[in-house]
Amino acid sequence: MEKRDTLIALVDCNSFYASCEKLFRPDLKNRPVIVLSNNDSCIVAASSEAKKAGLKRGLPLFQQKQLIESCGAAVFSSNYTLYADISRRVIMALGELAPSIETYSIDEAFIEVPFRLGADPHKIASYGREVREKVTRYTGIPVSVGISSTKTLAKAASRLAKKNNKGEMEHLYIIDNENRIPSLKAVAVEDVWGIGMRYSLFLRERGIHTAYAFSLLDPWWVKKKMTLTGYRTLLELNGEKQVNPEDPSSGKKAIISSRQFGRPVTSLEELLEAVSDYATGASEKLYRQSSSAGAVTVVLETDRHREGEKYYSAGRSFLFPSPVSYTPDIIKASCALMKEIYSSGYNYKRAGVILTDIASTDKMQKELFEEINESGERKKLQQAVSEINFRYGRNTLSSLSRGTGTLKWQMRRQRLSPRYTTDINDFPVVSAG
DNA sequence: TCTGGGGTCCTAGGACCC
DNA sequence: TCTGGGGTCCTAGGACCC
Repeated sequence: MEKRDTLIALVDCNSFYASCEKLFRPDLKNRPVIVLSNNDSCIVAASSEAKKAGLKRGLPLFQQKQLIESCGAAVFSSNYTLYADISRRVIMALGELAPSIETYSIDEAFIEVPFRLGADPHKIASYGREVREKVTRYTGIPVSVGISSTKTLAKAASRLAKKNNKGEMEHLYIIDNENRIPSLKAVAVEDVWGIGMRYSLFLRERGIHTAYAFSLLDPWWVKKKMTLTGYRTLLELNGEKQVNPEDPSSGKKAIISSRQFGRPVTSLEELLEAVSDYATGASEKLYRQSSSAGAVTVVLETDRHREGEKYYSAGRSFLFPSPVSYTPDIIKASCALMKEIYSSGYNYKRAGVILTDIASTDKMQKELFEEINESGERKKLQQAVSEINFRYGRNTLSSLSRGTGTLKWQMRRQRLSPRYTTDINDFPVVSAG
């Protein structure tokens, strides 16, 4: 058996959100399907039929009304509860196929190709097919598989895999030493993982149009112009591993809760309601990962796309004397920050709460002179509220500062699909006989 | 009318210290 | 008149990802 380094496969769900919606709606099988961002404002996922019709990720909904109608696309608001559940099933299916998995995002995972396959291209290709077929069989979600020696090359391979839509190599692509150069010539520089819009414009201005041309640049020049990140990308394209696997035990370093409002908001009262709501959401996330936050930041901005109106954006942070996880503390600090950055006379479009300096609560230092009793009571209350909200739905119990009336600023989600898999009231009903 | 939300990493530059 | 330099820590902002 020929010796080789570990090979990495990137498994990428095709049009993930759209595929999830199709899963429970067989009538949509060959129809264009699109999924919208929060507030139903722009397209975040499009099925292959929708892409063919010209509907792309990132386009604002209001500009696509005609096209949507003419191609008969089904339109959904995003249903993250559903997608998160399907994602978990995909990861479980991969668990049976790979020695190690790194979940990269809701719809992608890097897996290690089993070492026993050696370097035999036929065996590796047949493993790729097995992964693709099993995931689809277990979950109903179609995936693409890209295999190579580094993560950046595996990403490039998966991009090429999406273009293969026939035969044995359907939705599968392997980059090895033999085909690396022609493969990278077929990948546009802006499609390289780690090279975004700014840098691809910069590179194209200098005559660099493909991943291959980029891979030939002087690494030190790239480091100077594109920071360490660009340098690592270059080395990865040349087959040198630079991007290390994440430590799976580490939790999030920041928790962000922010949203655009359903309509412009001007009053401080409504902003305080919104910020309390976001602070509650962020605190619950913090609680679920058993962590505490050392600081909270509140941000506020007007609509940057609105012509003829002055753009205003502000943010301010508060460092807690010692890390906190107690929701009311976080709400209180967030509201105080909002009062500081609020300026009247603007139409606000968005606000957010960001928790940072996050550390595991068990390892946390006890605050000096902390009153143990009070801390115990607080902990019990927090736990009870969190459990009730988990069981009976978000906001069953919540802080009064969130407001109890109709929350007029809340985002629009008018085309939400049912929670097929996570809410018993929404389970699909099957009749027999 | 109408352009998402949630993350990570890197760097420059200021503050502060000796 | 002369007006250091190196180290560390922190933060804001930029770039990227899905």
